[in-house]
Amino acid sequence: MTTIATWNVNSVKARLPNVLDWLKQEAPDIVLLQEIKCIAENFPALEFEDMGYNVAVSGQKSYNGVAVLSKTPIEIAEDRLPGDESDEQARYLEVTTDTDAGHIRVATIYLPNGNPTGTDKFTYKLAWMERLIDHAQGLLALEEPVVLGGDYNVIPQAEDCYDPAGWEGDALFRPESRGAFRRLVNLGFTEAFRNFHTQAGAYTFWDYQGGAWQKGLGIRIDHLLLSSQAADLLVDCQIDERPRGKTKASDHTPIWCRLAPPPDLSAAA
DNA sequence: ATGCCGGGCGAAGCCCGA
Repeated sequence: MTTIATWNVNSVKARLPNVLDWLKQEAPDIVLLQEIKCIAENFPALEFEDMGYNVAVSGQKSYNGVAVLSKTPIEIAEDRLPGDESDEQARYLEVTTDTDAGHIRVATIYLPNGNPTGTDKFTYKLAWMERLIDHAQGLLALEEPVVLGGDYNVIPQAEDCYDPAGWEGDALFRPESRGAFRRLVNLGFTEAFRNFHTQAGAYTFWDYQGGAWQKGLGIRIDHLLLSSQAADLLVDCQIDERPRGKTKASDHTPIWCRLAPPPDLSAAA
C-alpha cells in the first residue's frame, strides 16, 4: 500500500512539531506540503530525513512554497508550473517515484486564492488554472499513474461549504473557479474523496477567526486528483480532522488517499 | 464583519491568507 497525503501547513517552521507528530503517527509514504513559506535552504530537511523521508522543495521567501516528502527516492520533473516563464511564485512541484504501487508521478499544488475578485489576483488565479489544465492534459497523455494533490482554493460544490450563500462571489466559489476545476477533473481525473464519500459537510479548512473550527464552519478545498491509471489502484481516501484540533494548528488539515499495488505487482510479491 | 486569527518580516505595524 502507498499512502499519499496532502497538507497546507501554513508555515513549515511554525508547524514543524505538529507535522512531525502526525508523520510519526500516520507514517504516510508520500506527503505533499503547501505554504511552507520559506526558501529551500531554510526548509527543515534534516528533521524529515531523520524519519526516513526524501525531500524535494520548491521554495520562496515568506510566501507560498511547496514540498514533497517521500519514503522512496524522488526525481524532480517540474519545480514550477509550466506555461509562464515570468511567474515567480512557488506553487507547483512535480516528481516521480517508484512505490510498492508502482511508478507514479505526483504533484504538490498551491493554487492561488484569487481574492479579492475584480483585481489581478483573480485574473492570476484563473490564468494559473488554465496553465494547470494545459499541463495536466499532457500528463494524462503519458498514460501513467498521476496524483495531483494540494490546496486548490476551490470549493467544488455547495455541499462543500457551510454557507454557500455566504461564499457567493468569493474567488473560491465563483462560477469561473468552479468551472475551471470541473474542466480539469473532466479531462479524465478522479477526485479521490468523492470517489468514496457523498456526504455534505466534509471539510479540510476552518478559518482561525470567529471560532470556525469549534463551530464546524469549514470548507473543502484540498483535493487529490488521480489519473485513471492511479484511480484503478485507489482503495481509500480520508480527511484527518484531528490535526486541526491541536494547539498551534494549521488552518488546513491533511487529506490522504491510498493506492494498492496493481494485480501483476501483487502476484509478484 | 475584505480581517474577528495567525504567520512572515523584523523589531512596529503592515502584507497576506480564504
